Amino acid sequence: MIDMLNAEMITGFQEHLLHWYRKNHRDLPWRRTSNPYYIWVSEVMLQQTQVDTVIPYYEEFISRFPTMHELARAPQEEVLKRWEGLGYYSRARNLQSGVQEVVEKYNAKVPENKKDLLSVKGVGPYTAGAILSIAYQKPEPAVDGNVMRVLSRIFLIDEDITKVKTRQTFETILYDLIPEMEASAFNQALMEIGALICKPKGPICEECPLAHLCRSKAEGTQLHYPVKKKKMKPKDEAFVAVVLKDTQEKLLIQKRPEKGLLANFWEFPLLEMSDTQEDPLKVVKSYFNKKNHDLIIEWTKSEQTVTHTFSHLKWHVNIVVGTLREGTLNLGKMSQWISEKALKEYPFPVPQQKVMSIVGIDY
DNA sequence: CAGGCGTGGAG
DNA sequence: TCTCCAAGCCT
Repeated sequence: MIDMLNAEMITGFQEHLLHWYRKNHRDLPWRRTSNPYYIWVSEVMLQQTQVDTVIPYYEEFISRFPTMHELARAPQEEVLKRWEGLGYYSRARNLQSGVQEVVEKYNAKVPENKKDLLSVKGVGPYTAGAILSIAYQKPEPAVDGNVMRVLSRIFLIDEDITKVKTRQTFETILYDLIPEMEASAFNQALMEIGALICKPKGPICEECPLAHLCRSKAEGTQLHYPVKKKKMKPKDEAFVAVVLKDTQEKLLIQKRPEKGLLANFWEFPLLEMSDTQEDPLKVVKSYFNKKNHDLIIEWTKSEQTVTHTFSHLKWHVNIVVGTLREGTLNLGKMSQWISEKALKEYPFPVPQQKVMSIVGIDY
C-alpha cells in the first residue's frame, strides 16, 4: 500500500525524526520518569487534553497518589476531586479501577505484554502502545490524533481517521517504521512533531525534519489531511438549577447517578424543562408543591442563565434561588444539606461552578 | 460501528 | 460567539 517503504526510506525517516526530537523536544514532567504507573497516569490525562492543561493536574495527582497502592485505596470522591476541571471523568474512574486491577491481579506491576495491558480498564490501543513503548521500550505503535495527522500528510492517506479500521492502517505502517531499539523516542517524536510542527491549521513545514519525505507538502495539500468526518452539533437541553437554602444557611446538593454524564459528581438539584421558553419559577414551584404541600419556600428567580457546551450537548441552565422557611424535605440518600464552607470538599463539574459564581457562592 | 463522554485554548 | 481541536475509551 505504501510503496515508499523501502529500507532506505525507513532509515531516513527514523534518523531525521530522532535527530530532530533529541534537539527540540519539550521538557515535560512525565518525560523525567520511566515509572510505568506515572507514564500511565500521564497518558490517560493527555487523552483529548492539551499538554499545558495537564501539567498541573499531573503534578498534583502524582503527589497525592505517589504509588498505585495509594490510588487503589483512595475514596473515589477524592480521585474525582483531583480530576475536577479536566473533563471526561470516566477516565478518572476507569484509571482507579484499572490500578486496583493491577494491584490485585498483577501484584502492583503494570503488565509488560499487550494482551494483559489491553484488558485493564481504561487502557485502549493508544495507551497500551504508549506504556509499552515509553515505559518498557517495546517497539509497539501508539497511534493518536497527532500521529494520524502527521502520517496521513506524509503518505497521503485519505481514510476517515474517526474509524477504527483507519487506526489499524496506521499501526500496520508503524510496525515497519518503529526502530527496534528506540521506540520510546520515536513514538514521542511523532507526537511532538504533530503538536509543534505538523499542526492542524498552520503546519510549519520549513522546520519539519520530514518535509523532504512528505507527499502532501510536495503537492501543497497539507490542509486536506487528515480526512475526518464532521461532528454533529451539540443538542440543546434546558434545566433549572435549584439553589435551596434552609434557615441555617445550609445548601441542598445531590449526587448524580453512578453512570452517564458527570457520573458521581455533586450538583444543585437540576429539573428538566421541556423547552427553553418555559418559566423556570413555575417549573420549580410545581415540582416542590407536588413533593410536599406543607413546604413554605421563598423563591427568587435569577435573571442570568448558565450555558455550557459538552461534546454532544448544550445546556441552558436557569437559576432559581430559594429559602426553606417551614416544612421538611424528604431527602433520599443522594441528597444532603451542607454548609457553604463544606462545598469545597465535594467534586462539582464546571456548569455547577458557573451557577455558584452567579449566585455569589464562594467555591 | 456510532454515539456518549468535558473542558479550555486558538483562530 | 462560534467552530474546531487536544497524547481516546467504553458500550
